[in-house]
Amino acid sequence: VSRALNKPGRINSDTEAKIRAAAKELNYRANPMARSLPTGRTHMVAVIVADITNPMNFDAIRGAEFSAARSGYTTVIAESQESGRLEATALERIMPSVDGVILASSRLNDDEIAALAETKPLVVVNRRVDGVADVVPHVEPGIAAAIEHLKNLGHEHVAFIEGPAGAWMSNHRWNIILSQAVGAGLTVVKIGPNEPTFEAGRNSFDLVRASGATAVIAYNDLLAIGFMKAAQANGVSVPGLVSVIGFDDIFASEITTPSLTSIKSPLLDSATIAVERLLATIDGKNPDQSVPSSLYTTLVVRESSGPARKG
Amino acid sequence: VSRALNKPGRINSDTEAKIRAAAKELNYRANPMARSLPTGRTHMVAVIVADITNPMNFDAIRGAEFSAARSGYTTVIAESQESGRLEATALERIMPSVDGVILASSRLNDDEIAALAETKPLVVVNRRVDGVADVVPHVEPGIAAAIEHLKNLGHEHVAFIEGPAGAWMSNHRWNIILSQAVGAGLTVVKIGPNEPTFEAGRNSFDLVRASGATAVIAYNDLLAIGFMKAAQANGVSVPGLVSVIGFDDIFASEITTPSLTSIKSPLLDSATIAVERLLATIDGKNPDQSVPSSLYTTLVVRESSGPARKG
DNA sequence: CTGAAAGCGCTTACAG
DNA sequence: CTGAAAGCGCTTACAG
Repeated sequence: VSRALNKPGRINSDTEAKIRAAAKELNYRANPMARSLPTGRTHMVAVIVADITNPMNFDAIRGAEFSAARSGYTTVIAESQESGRLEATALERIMPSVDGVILASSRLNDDEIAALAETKPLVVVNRRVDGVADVVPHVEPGIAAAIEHLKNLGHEHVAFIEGPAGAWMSNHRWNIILSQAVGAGLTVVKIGPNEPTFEAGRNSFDLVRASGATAVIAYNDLLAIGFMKAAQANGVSVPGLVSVIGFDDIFASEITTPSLTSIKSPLLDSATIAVERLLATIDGKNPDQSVPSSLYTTLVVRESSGPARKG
Repeated sequence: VSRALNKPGRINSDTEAKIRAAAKELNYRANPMARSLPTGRTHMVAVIVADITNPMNFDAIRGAEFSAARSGYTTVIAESQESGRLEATALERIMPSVDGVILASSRLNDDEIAALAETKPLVVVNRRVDGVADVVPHVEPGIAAAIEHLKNLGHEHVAFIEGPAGAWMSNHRWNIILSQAVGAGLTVVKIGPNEPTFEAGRNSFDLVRASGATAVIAYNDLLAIGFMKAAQANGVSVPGLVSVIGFDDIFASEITTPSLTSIKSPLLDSATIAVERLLATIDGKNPDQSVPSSLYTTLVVRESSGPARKG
């Protein structure tokens, strides 16, 4: 029976047909738990994010879930609540139940991640860890466009509101902004670290103002929006006195006033590809490790960026 | 060994201690799949939402996840993408792996839900289905406050932008708005059905304007914000010409301009309680079915509601 | 092609 | 209190 249902063609087709008919009539469903005992496969993958409610993570969750479901895998999502300890606890609980894990926004350090990757197939998204599979979109194009945009608007001094101390992607973005801004003849400073939240963006206002920057790029849109709201609350008009650019292009960026210029990152595709590679690894294949050229950032210009105030 | 680890005190304590020490040293973890075969328990619960990325569902997901984790259960989240068919497919796949399910925002009809509930422990949140356990907060207090608020501001005609056709909660809110508005001497009309989205809110603008209402209450905040943005785009000032009130008090409501007045619903607590009841049912208990008095809605007044335009 | 059997890693009566 | 055994529902070599 097992052969009939699982290896179509491997047995007499009459027999197979009869078995299938009976199975259908009885509405038979294989018990996934029983199945996983002899095979060692659970057909589940874990997706770890720092915060389920942070729009930054939506597309990662969606892409992973979609991609997994398409292959018959079910996704379990765990949240680290921005805490490495909670993340470890959650992982401890979930690891034995899954065939592999996607780290979409992890608070673990590189060593912990590398150790985890020894245990089970694992791929990190938006981060690079030595010896661990990753999917990281090309961030240069979007940043280049943003820097050029600001330069064309007459800006000379820009501030980067960075993300959490441990966030690889925040550093990555900063490094590229730094080299491109300098290359374009702009001055640039980094302000932070900050939690990747609206509140933290608001709190960054004073330091950003103190820096004298006329344009800010934030590690993510929530930080950018928080900063923008603080600016408005302090009578500093956006983009009149300061231009603001975020990262990720979350939904909220469209509905703020002014709407937010943002560097959009292909999180959905990144997560989709990450899961595909994860499943390939689980199946014992050796997936391509290069970054698809389709994965690149783009600048979405809206109302929060404008000409630098003269003089 | 099994007894030593799982039924503390049931065996000689020396033996138990030795076994525990050895287990710790070997870093032993029971295989959850193997465990579930003889017991029939998977220690997983499913949470079904229509849309993971709709802020409406955040607190439901969080509350459920938190509550489940506290009891050692892992949560698997499935998304129906606003489609009953996809929801059925997802459920089909996940049902055999979980001990119970929370329906946080389901697109299934009552009969389908009742049938599902025959299969496994199930509790619905924010909806009432005959014969099925539910958790529905008291929606009257928040609506009463909203109606009074509008009446005090001089409004006489209000429109309700309703949610999806099948959404029990949308009807529930409408029924209460209807009776309370009429009770307060206001006229009230219902406009819809609409998807529970920003876009749908925007699209509702023409019909709402046609109705002549000077105040609108929307089924959720996204609809309210969409309507507000369409109003502004059409030169209709909020709250100058029309007041807008949403439901749920999502994060985005604070950052729009003007910020959105909203009727806050205790989704986090509702989901927490739902999971507690679900787990009790799984454990063969008969949980309390009454609605805790702590579960009630409240009005959060912000900038989108103001005096009715005179004359 | 197709039976019959062993085994996956646990739990839980059942004896002793 | 504690061995030894059966059984949970599958899959997969192994014979025939």
